[in-house]
Amino acid sequence: MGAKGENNRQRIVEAADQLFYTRGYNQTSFRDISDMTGIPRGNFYYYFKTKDEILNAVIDNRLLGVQDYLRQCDAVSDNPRERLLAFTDILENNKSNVVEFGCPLGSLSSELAKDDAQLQQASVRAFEVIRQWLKQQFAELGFSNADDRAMDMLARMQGITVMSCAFKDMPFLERSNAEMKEWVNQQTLN
Amino acid sequence: MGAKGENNRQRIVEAADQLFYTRGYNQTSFRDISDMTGIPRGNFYYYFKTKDEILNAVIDNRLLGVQDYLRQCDAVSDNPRERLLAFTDILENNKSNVVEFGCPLGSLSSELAKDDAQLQQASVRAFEVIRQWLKQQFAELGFSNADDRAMDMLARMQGITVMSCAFKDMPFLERSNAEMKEWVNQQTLN
DNA sequence: GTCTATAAATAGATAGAC
DNA sequence: GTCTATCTATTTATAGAC
Repeated sequence: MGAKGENNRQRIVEAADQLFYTRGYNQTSFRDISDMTGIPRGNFYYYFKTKDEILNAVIDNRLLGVQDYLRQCDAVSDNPRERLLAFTDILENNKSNVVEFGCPLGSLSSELAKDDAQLQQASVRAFEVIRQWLKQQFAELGFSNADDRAMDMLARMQGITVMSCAFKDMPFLERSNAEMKEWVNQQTLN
Repeated sequence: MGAKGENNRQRIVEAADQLFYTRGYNQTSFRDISDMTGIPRGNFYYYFKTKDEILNAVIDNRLLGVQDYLRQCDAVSDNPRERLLAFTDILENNKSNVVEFGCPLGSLSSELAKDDAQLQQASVRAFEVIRQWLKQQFAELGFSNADDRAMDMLARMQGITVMSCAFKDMPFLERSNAEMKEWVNQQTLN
């Protein structure tokens, strides 16, 4: 837990986070992480016993990022509908990366589904946090099926991501995201 | 093009097709394909110069499967709405594999997006065929924005797939697919 | 804590006998 | 067309000096 050590550890995690996103977990080697950080491969094993442990640290790092983003959305407004709209901005604000590499959470979950059930389960924790947050917003809007709405919204965003990435179609992403915002605005009890 | 050769070639392609789906392209080795087919690794290079060529053959094989499925949907009814409903059955009919491994086309495209732009583009050809077919159905329903509807439906199915696979949530897949069928039934010009 | 050297396993790919 | 043996490069991981 020394200061210097934590610094190097965090640099490894952040480089791995980016590489796992842009190249995929299985296609990222220790050499890649070493090249990006300048830290020799052998040193990695002082902080992580296995590559899986690096992945778990990356998953934790992404979870922190998600929680931070949700806090920013919470700070936007007292109105849950406004907070939901703020959340959807994540697609628009990252559209260039989304079209090129997909969703960091969705593509990792899809990759690990073919690899290791336990690692996939860990990677889905960030989705669970978002799902819980979305559910809270829909509940505040008065919906009794708030969890279903949360899943619907997550699925909608993942669908937009997968198809805009497959077809490299940014206009589709922009149109679909705008339509999703309309949908959010229509979420009202009659 | 000899009969025996084509037989072995097709066995390699079909084993690779299944392995690329359940383990991913990068995580499937020649040894895996050899173990599944009983054909020695060295023989692979008589039919395919590189692993990429096997992938291209798998992509072609999947495209044939898609075209065959769309022909079955065409045969269902003269009513384009009925044909669209028949198409959505693909999720329900494969729900066990979908929850475990995702969509063969979507997960491959997502994997190759991080690997090789050219291979990804090839893998998306099957999506393009489906998109064109869906567009045709919506056009017959009288929609001028038929291509947008086609993309919306593809995205919706991919979103259902990614999230039901992430959460291993078959009830969500079933509910979402039922709601998509309602949506299809509501696709009418006013 | 940091780094070099290297082990052990596996990958894709090749050469050549049959 | 089929198969065995092998090459070369790369991978995760370890040992041990500093």
